[in-house]
Amino acid sequence: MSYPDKPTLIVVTGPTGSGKTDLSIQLAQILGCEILSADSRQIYRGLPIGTAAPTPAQLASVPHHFVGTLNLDQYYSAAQYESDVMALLPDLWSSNRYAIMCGGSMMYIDAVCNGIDELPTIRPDIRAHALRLYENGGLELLHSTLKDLDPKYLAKADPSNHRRLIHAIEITLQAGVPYSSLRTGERKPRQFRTIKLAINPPRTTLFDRINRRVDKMMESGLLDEARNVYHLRHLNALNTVGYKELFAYFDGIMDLHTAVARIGKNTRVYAKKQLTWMQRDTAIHYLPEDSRLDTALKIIHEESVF
RNA sequence: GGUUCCUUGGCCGAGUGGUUAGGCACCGGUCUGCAAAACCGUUUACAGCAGUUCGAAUCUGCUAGGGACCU
Repeated sequence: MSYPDKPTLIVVTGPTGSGKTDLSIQLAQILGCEILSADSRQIYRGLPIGTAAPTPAQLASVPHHFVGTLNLDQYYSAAQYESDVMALLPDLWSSNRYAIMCGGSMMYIDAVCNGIDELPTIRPDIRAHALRLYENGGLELLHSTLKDLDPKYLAKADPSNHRRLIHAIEITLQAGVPYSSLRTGERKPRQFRTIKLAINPPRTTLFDRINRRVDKMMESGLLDEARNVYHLRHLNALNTVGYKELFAYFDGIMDLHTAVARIGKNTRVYAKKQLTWMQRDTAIHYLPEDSRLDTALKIIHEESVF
């Protein structure tokens, strides 16, 4: 039995600065399909330069989704992304068997490809309470709190990662049952085919590109872009490479030269983290540097047969 | 020419006789709800040579490089 028209999600990923955007647009034009951005920061409005979002010309050349659609103060998450994408895909597939998901937010991609457990939305007061535990009692208090609320999670949690410990506490308080009992880790069945492609340039090439891209961003007006959102700097959406460093400059903590160098450094660190995440995914096809597009098309055709 | 100070790992930086300083980077890793977040692991030293000492990054001498002051 074959499904020649089985809906197919083509994932184009890779570390920041690897050229995902260009490749996905080329593919979309050839396949006549649309692009879903999988980028936790490009999805916000007002950050086009620092997040290297697709340019207006690129956006005009192929319909994009999830680029610049959120206000900076809007809460968003991988789970929300999953449900938004799942709601949109049938639409896209009604006119084309393909859709391209392009981005480097690996958890967002996994949430769509594998599914993510349903968790309750946290009430603000509960969130504030959990945060206060950490502020007042540090990791120790988080540990002792979790020992009562969810010892099972505590046993396998990263004991130094306050973010995740706080999260376990707030989920447990909100849900009334231990966080660990809600984490099934099960893959949700998907009715579509997934083809994962990744760009992985040699490390030195990538780091070079990143360094140059930072300079280009500065020439393109990143400083003004950052200044425009400076008043919102406390928002998580702005706990972002390219902005937090310039905020430090605005605050007089470091000079501009240092801030720009820091952006490059942090971008390289981010790229490495993405690579580490990618490495775990055995379903990814890596595209050779000299024939990205051709190889991508070849893989898409081969994988689309069954 | 004279006096004097300095020289620690890729970078910053503590340590003045006997424990791993530490930070950042690099390299590696974690990851089911803020993920461009948060967190973890590992590696690289004491400018060179000769001495003193049971033992020297730490004391002495010489050499090299750098700074300050004096003539």
